Amino acid sequence: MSKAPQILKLDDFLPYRLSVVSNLVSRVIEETYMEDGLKQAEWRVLAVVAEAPGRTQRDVAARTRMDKVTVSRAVQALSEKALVTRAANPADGRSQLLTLTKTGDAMYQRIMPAAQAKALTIWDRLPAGEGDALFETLATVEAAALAAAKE
Amino acid sequence: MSKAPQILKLDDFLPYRLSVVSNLVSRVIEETYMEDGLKQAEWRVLAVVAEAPGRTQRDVAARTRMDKVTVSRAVQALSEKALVTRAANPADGRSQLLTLTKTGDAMYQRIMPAAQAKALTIWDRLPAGEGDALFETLATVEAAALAAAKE
DNA sequence: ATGAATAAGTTTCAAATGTAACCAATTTTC
DNA sequence: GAAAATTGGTTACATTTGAAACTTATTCAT
Repeated sequence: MSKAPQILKLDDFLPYRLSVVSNLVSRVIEETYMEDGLKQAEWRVLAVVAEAPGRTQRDVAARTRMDKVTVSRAVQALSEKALVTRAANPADGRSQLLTLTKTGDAMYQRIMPAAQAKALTIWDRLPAGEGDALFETLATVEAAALAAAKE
Repeated sequence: MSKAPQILKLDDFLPYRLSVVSNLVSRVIEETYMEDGLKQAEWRVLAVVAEAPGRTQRDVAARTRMDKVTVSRAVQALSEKALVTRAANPADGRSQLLTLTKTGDAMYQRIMPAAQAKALTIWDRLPAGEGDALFETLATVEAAALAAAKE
């Protein structure tokens, strides 16, 4: 005999709960890079390029699941702020290879630890192991959602 | 000499992972109510009012953590579509008591199970118990974030 | 090779969102 | 019990967002 409540409450609705908690956590941590005049999208591009310089916008979009328009605009903004540079891509004339400038890298080196520290103020309030478990579950859910999407 | 990656990768960054997975899951399930011409905010208001009729917009906003402007607009839309009604609040002349119309309730009764079914296509791909664990962890993270926010 | 189809990135436009200013009703305070 | 402060809700505005159209470069088929 399994539980079978016909109508769930909103609180038991997966996408709702994910969204609420995600927004909340974002808001707490955003201030870290907002102070430096970075928007969320810009911050993500910065981080991904820092991770692996030489990526194209296409790569960044795929990696972060951001829209390509969003990425385009973020790169433009970062470029204007002289935080990333775009070099011609010898392999493909349509795209450019992204790298951080010295300033960009410095900013990344400064912000990421700060954001991390802020994230830790949440992390530290979780029971031992729960944080790690969450990451694993999120990965599983991600895979499950991807599979469910294409069915 | 142990590896010491002072700088985390974006994938290990809690708000980022939450946001990516949350958006993904939302997108998969949204179509359920999008087909009925409901936006996310409207859908949430509908669900919360269905849960407990007689709530005010203030209540709904608090309950869902939505912005009060968002709630205001959603209620307006739902009201125009004749899915909710606003009755005068005897206790406070500024606010109104929200209830579902017959049509609104019918829509809720139809959509919620459908959305749930869609959510199940994800749920069913998770290892046993993992889904429940996720909900618990989300609650914990929520509390932790709230605590961290006001420190 | 050469034209058709596809892909990277940008631009445009319309819709969605949030912030701040605002109005009206309520509560507080003296 | 009136003025001040607060609160529920709406409006206006500025920003953000994504979808679709567009441009240029690349790949595919023949």
